[in-house]
Amino acid sequence: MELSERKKKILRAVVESYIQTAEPVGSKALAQMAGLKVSSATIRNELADLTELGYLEQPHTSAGRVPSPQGYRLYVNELMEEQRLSLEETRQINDALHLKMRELDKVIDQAGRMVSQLTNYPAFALTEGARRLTIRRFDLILVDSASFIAVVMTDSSVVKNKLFRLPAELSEPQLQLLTTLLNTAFVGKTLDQLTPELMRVAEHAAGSSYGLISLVVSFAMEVLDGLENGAVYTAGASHILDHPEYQDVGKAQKLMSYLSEDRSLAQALALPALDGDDTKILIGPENVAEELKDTSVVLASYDIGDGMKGVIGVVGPTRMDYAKVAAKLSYVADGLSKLFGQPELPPSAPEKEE
Amino acid sequence: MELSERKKKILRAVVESYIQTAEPVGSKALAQMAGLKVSSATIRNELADLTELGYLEQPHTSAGRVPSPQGYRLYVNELMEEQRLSLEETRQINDALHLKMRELDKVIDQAGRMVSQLTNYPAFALTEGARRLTIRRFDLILVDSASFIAVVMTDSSVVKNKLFRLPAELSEPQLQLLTTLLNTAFVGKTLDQLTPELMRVAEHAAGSSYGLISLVVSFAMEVLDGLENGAVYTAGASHILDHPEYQDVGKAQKLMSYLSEDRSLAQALALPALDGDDTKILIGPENVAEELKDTSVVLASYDIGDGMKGVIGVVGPTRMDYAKVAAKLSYVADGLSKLFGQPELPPSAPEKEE
DNA sequence: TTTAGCACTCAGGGACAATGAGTGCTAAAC
DNA sequence: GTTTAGCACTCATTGTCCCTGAGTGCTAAA
Repeated sequence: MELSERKKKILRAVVESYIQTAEPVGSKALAQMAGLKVSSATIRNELADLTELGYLEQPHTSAGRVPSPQGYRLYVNELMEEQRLSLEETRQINDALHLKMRELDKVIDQAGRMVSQLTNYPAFALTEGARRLTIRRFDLILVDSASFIAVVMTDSSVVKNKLFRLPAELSEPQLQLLTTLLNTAFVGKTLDQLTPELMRVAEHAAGSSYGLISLVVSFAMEVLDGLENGAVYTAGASHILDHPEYQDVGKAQKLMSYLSEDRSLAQALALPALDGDDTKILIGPENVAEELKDTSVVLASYDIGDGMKGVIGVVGPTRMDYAKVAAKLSYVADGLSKLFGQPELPPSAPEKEE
Repeated sequence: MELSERKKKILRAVVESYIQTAEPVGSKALAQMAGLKVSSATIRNELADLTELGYLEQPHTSAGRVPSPQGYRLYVNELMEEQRLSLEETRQINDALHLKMRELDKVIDQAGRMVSQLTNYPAFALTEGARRLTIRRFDLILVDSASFIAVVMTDSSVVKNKLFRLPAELSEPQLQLLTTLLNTAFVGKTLDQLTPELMRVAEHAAGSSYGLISLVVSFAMEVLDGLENGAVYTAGASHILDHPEYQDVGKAQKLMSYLSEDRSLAQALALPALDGDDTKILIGPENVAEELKDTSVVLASYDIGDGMKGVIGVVGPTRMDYAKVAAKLSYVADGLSKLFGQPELPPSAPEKEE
């Protein structure tokens, strides 16, 4: 059954007032506020209906009304107006995105922090675990006679390096040999294919190289493993305490410690994020995770390139300014997608310092 | 004036009881507890003395005693027994340290998290900003015709890389040329010496290379800059809420938001950390930062190599189990020092999977 | 269908007394 | 001189009672 226009108007007023004040809304306040020219008594009747239909709740008999999850859902689906970001805000976001070193994890971490700061809610950023990644290339760079850097590159152009120090001399030709060996034997392989046997064979072919092959390949495996499991960055957990629903330390603590366990968050959110379109809002009990049953989560997904995806989002009380948060998140997500897709800089304009 | 043996014994009992229970300690409880065969009345007299001398405080007339910062100080300096870690604990720490990729910042971040988990207090790990770092070497690795990886290595064997995508073709010889150019012109230079002029000159020598030199050098500058400023990693801020002194949400929030501003923490702690020996304990008002006046900080420093140093520490209420925390911290710090000093693995024992 | 009026409910807050842990002091005992 | 028992005193904490006021639901008139 469709709600009457007036009921919708009232529901919207309740939600928006409650979002602002965190106080139950009474009929009298609504009568003045909402652009309706009816008395508080009329509103009371409507409120009673809305409560019966499950859109509103009453903390106790003599209190005003508070939106139920179902009420928020209706608000988000139909009543909410899209929020535009101010120029100031978009500028701030753009600046922040372009600032730092463009290393995959750094950028994503950074984006999470930014979102948290922007919205005043705890935020997280995660990369979907990519499946079946392979190694694309090895490079070994001699540093001095007893150490070298291994650079490993995988699909999605992820590059990682590590410095190896050895208790023995190492010559440039030896390193060359190792490099070609690594590249012929291990490039294009997935994580499972990097078996101990394969490593032993290669090791043997390389002659007495102090088990260097194993070392470097183990490192490569770590890298692949890390990427396949996805990464989770959380930021701004302390913002929880900003909001009156978490004045109760016990509650706050529960949520916080949930947020700081990376694994759980990733799992809880992987599913809803996968299908959805651009942004997604999960209200209270719509969350799968028990710990999030009375919080809301807003998600936006972005493209990393090569088919990899990521998600950024915020967590907060169900009383959340969904319109604003969703707008900000989706703007940041778009920014990230562009950032990862884009070449370094236009060739025509070499940089000038000022 | 030196305290009598008995007074010390009583003070110690008060501190240790209070550390455990967070409740003011009364004379009766002490009479039973401390290995003293005197009545509660005697203890009361002693308590009165200790209070007068400033080692104890009374929240209100009809309450027990609580150690003052000065009392904690005496306890830490003279009364505290060194705590030994259990085998289990040392194993846990060692495992964790050796687990992950050995990238400078990853390890340090990881160490911070571990400490926080180990002690149940918020922890931080920071690297002292190294002065006058120089670039030791550049390498450029071609990925495909329109992208390459730049690997920059600095003093202290820090290695960073970044992927550059270009909207134009690039050949292996071109890249070779660039590499030698970068290495001849910029190696051994400090951050200040990487001036725009120098970049322009080099750019010119390279011919029309799309401003690639600037790009790569800018990246190198970012790296140097990052290292010189030092980095701060905080972890486990949510542990604050575990402790009864932060049941007051306002207090908890203040401390938390202080902890999440990286800069301030680094500054507040840089000074005391610089001189000190191995571990250092700052009790309540001994902290310089206003926000930390009623918290304590325990610090331990470690060597990164090449003269660079770092600090790990925890923050908590003045009622903190100093003995345990100090022991754990110093163990982890030692572990880190060893880790950074050590070669990759003994040459005789190539790794085996199991 | 809307509105005015009225009785009813109930959380929040202030006043007040009871409780009890812990103190300081004094005077006796060692 | 030190230790101890005894006792009056202090004061945070807890629970009870009551009042207040915001907000409701219902009824009857407009």
